[in-house]
Amino acid sequence: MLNTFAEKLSKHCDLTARELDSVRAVNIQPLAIGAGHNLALEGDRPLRCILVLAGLASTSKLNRDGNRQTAAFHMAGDMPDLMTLHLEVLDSDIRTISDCTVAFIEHDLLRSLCEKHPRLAATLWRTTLIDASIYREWVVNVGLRPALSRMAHLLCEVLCRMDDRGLATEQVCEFDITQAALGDATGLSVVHVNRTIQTLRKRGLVTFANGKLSIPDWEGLASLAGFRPEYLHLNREREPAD
Amino acid sequence: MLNTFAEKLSKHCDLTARELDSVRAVNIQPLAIGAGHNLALEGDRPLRCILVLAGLASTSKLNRDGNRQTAAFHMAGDMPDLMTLHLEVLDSDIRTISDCTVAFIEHDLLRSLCEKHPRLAATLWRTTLIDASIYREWVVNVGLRPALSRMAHLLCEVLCRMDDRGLATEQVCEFDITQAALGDATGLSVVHVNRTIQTLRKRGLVTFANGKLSIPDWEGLASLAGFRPEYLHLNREREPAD
DNA sequence: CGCCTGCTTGACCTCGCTCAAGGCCCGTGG
DNA sequence: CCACGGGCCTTGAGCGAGGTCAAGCAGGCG
Repeated sequence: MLNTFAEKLSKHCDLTARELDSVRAVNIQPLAIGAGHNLALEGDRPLRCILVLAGLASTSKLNRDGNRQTAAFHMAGDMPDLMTLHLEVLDSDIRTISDCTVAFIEHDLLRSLCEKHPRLAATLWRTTLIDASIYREWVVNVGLRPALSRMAHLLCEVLCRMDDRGLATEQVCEFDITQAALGDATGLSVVHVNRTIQTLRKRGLVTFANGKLSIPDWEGLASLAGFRPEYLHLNREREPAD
Repeated sequence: MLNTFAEKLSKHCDLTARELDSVRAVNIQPLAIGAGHNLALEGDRPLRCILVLAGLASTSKLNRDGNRQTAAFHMAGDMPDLMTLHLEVLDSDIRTISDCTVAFIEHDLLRSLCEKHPRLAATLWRTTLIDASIYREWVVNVGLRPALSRMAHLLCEVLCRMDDRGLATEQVCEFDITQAALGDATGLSVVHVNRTIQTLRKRGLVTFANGKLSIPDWEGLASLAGFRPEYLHLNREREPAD
């Protein structure tokens, strides 16, 4: 688990031995945080970045009238507020969805790593560009797709990304989330999330209970969702193993 | 107009004389392109980046069934596909909305600028982070806000960004867009876009005709929209002059 | 045991979509 | 000069996806 940072980076480009050493040398203090806690809040001016080591976190915003919209999920290896390296003020809340283990990396440290190793800086830049690509797809998801495909698309993305991180096996992955939180991510009401998931279940496309997501009919779900994984910019356009 | 690139960058950080010279030296060939044309398509592997010099462009995706969802607008000074510098395959369409003037800057050139001037690289990185922040807000916009506030929010953002670029005066700016394109950006049908805008007009919040957007009651519109400009990460949190 | 959180179900309602038609403006060609 | 056609905007009528409200249920924990 301690190597997640180095592992993630090396996924995105072939780091040299020197670069790898520099990254591995980063001192990481794992910290356990329960579900539903804030890791950072809109308006904060962080001096360090969050690195998710385990569990599920989210980027979201709260409305005047108390409604929340989630814009992204974060899993092991993600740095949800890496943008604060260059944007002083955080514009969203970063929250845990399930129980999480996280670590903090000081901006100063990241900046000096970036200076010393330009290719590493480019790699970090690239990860933020992939995040942006995912945001774009989420705009499409909530703007264009009806509830059923929307939920299907979300689940496809989750399994695909988990699989890429080695967090999925045989179309199954940990996905410990309440239906209310799924509502925040899809822009649907809890009631409708419930009915939507039931429909997906009845059609034999997903099973989803006890914090485990399973997609027995990947083709069916992906086709219903109109899911095309290119926007995830995974190195190999691998679909979850079958 | 030829200086737009340098101007944009210098907005984001104080470039040194040497850096400014390097950027100014970039050879830019302005190119006029009519409204509704593709500048780049999903799946492309561009070797150069687009720089918008004038007009309005968009990032959008097309559905299986021919519906389009726009995820961002781009105005003079923006580089809509800067992400292709680090992401090989383009994941969205880049299109002109109004008549545009654009230029192309080779990846090679940008990369060598970034190598020579790390602070310039950081500045470009920062602009992509702001784009990402805007995508996040758009997820909130289409996911959470009802039609009227949604449209209001979009118009607030446009005027605010235009103003930041010096493209607005007295709550008025060029915004040459069809109601159909507004529908693509908001996830609303053309018919409902029309009714929504009429309501905004009747309430005296906006006037919007002949490609000109005017917001006579900024406070009213911003409050209806729940618009808070922090997510735009403008240097000075200036609101359109009053 | 009782409460709290999260899931489920039913009934009703409404915001925004679809379909359809008409109007306005402008460019093109007879 | 007028006729025609094509974008684009506008308006009306009807409908449906998804929201709200309300109640009940199941499991975990103090």
